[in-house]
Amino acid sequence: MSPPPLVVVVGPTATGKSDLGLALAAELGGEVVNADALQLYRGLDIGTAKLTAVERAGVPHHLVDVLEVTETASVAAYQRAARNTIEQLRAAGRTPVLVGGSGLYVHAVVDELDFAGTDPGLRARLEAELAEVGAGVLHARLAQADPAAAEIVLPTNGRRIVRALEVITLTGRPFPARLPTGGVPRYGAVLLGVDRATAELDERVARRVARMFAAGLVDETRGLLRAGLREGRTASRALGYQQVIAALDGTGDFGAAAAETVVATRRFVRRQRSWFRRDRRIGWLDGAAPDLLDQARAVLAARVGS
RNA sequence: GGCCAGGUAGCUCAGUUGGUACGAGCGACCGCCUGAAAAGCGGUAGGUCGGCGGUUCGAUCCCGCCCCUGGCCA
Repeated sequence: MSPPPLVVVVGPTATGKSDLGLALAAELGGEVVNADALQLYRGLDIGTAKLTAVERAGVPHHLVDVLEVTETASVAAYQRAARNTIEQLRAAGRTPVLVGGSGLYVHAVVDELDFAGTDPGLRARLEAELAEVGAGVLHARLAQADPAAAEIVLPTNGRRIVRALEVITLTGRPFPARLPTGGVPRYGAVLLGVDRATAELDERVARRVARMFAAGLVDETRGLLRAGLREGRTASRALGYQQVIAALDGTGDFGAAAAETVVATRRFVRRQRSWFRRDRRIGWLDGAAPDLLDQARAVLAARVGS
C-alpha cells in the first residue's frame, strides 16, 4: 500500500486555513504539520492565532512550540524537521496536512530547494560590514564574485547580498538567486489555497487584531519580553508583538499599536497573495463558502485520483 | 464677534522671493524573494496647490471676499 499523499493548505492569514486543515486532518485520520514560521515559537500564542489544545480537538499538531523566542528561525532547519515529520507520518499511514502561510517554508518542503550551509562567524562579519559600508559596496563585491547573481539581486537589498556572499564564500559556487519554479511536488502533495474577497478579509483582519488585543496580547508580550523576546531576531518581529514592543518603548499608546498592526497585517496579506498567486499547482477555494470542506474534499478526490 | 495659525497626492506634511509641483514619508496597486520570510527589497499610479473674483503676458505663490479647521481673546 502506497503512503498517503501530503495535503497542503496555504493562503493569506485570517482566511480560515487552520480550521480547514484541522477538519481535513480529522476526516482523513491525519495529523497537522505547521508551516507558519511564527507558530514555531513557544509563547507566541495570541498574536499568531495559534489553535488552543481544546480547539485542536485531539488532532496532533507538529512543529508548533518548538522554538524559544530568543532563537532565530531558519528555513533550512524547518525544511529538515518538516520533511522528517511528514515522512514518518506517511510511513505510519497517517496523512500529513501541512498548514501555514509562510510561502518559503511550504516551498522548501514541497520543492527541491537545497540550502547551502551557513557560518555564524562569516555571517556576523558580513552583517557588520553591511552596517558599516552599505549595501552598494557589498553588491559591487558580489558583482565581482558572481555577476549572474548580482544581476538579479538588487544593489539595495542588503539582506540578500549578504546571504549571496556567504553562500559563495562557503561553497565556492554561484548563488542561486532565482527560486526554482514548482515542478511535481514531493510526497504526491495536493495544494489547496484558501482566500477571501479583499474587503471581507481586511474586515476579518481588523476584527481579529482587535480580538487579540482584547485577549491580552500586551500582557503576553510583556511576559515574553521577560523571556528575552527583545533578543529574538525572528520572534520580536512578529506582527502585533513588534507593534506592542514599539508602544511599550515609546508612547504607550496601544490603540495606535493595534491600528498599526491592522495595517501591517493587511500588507502581509498582500505579500502572501503575491507569493502564492504564481504557484499554478494550488487549487483555490473561497474561505467564505459554506461548503468549503466539501469543495476541499472534491479537489482532493480529483487530484489524488488522477 | 475679534486676533493668530493653517487649508498642497487617500493620510501627515515639505516647497515654490509670480513662469510647467524635484516633492517626501505612510497608504494603495504590481512584482521580487534559496539558512531572520509575519523578515527583506523594488516598481507604478495618485495633485482644479480650499472656493470665487481681481492684479499680471502669466498666479498654487500678490490683493479682495467667502468657506472650512485648530488655537487664543471676548
